Amino acid sequence: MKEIPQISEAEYEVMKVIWNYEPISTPEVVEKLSNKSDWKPNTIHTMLARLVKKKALHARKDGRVFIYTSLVEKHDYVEQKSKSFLQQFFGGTLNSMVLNFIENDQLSNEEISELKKILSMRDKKEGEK
Amino acid sequence: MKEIPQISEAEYEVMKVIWNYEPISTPEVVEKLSNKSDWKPNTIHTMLARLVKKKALHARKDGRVFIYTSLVEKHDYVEQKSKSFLQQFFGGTLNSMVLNFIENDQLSNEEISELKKILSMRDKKEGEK
DNA sequence: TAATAAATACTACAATTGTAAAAGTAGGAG
DNA sequence: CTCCTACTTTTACAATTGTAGTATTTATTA
Repeated sequence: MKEIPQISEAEYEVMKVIWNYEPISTPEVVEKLSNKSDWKPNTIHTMLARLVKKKALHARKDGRVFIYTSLVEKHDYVEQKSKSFLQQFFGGTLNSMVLNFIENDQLSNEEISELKKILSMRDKKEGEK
Repeated sequence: MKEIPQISEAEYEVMKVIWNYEPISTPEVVEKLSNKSDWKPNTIHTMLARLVKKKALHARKDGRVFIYTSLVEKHDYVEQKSKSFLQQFFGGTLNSMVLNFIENDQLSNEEISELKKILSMRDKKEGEK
């Protein structure tokens, strides 16, 4: 299995932009993030440099700018983080988390029925195989 | 709403012991954790001191030792962490997370039916009101 | 070609975290 | 009453993170 580098919360914000627009140049990343956050351009450069160093991103020089592409897949990263989160707080299973939410009334009736729908969709998909 | 201090991963391991056995003395905490982890006693002392400083724990002196009790409830802490986790990775909703798990086949059939059971339990509880 | 503007590269710095060693202190054993 | 031992308190230190400032290089324009 591939080694996924650890990505901090702020770095993750940068990764989201990359995942959405890759291949994307430094100035473009800065622009996208300047809307969403109040980071200074230099801060964003630091993030990019760290992500490259961590091998989360690949940078190739195109003229004067860098073009970034991701080296870790969002899906894989989210999966890994989900696992460790569930491990830390819910004994490792999603079901415990859902149960906890239900027990603490953190889900509306709408969300519950949506959840049921989601689960039955899976049934259908399963049936198609 | 109460302010919940931030608790690091290692500190959280200590908190779990406190939540399970409080009120509990330093030597007892050290003993419980020495089984589960390979931390040196000093490391555990540091954690305890930091947690007291952060107001996650209360320490009262009893003779020569400290007795700890928690100042944050496990439930509240887990809820807060769950929210920020879902926020960061799933747009803030548990349903997106479940959907993601389903889509990526990260749930067994058993887990799915268990989940359904969990959801219908909630229905019953709702009906009882 | 020289100045400018834009991008990159280098440096900084405090807070938090993981991990603990070292030093101080007080209560119980002898 | 003194010494040892168990606890507590103080100190340490590198890695990571958030947040940038400063310096340098390079492409473009005048």
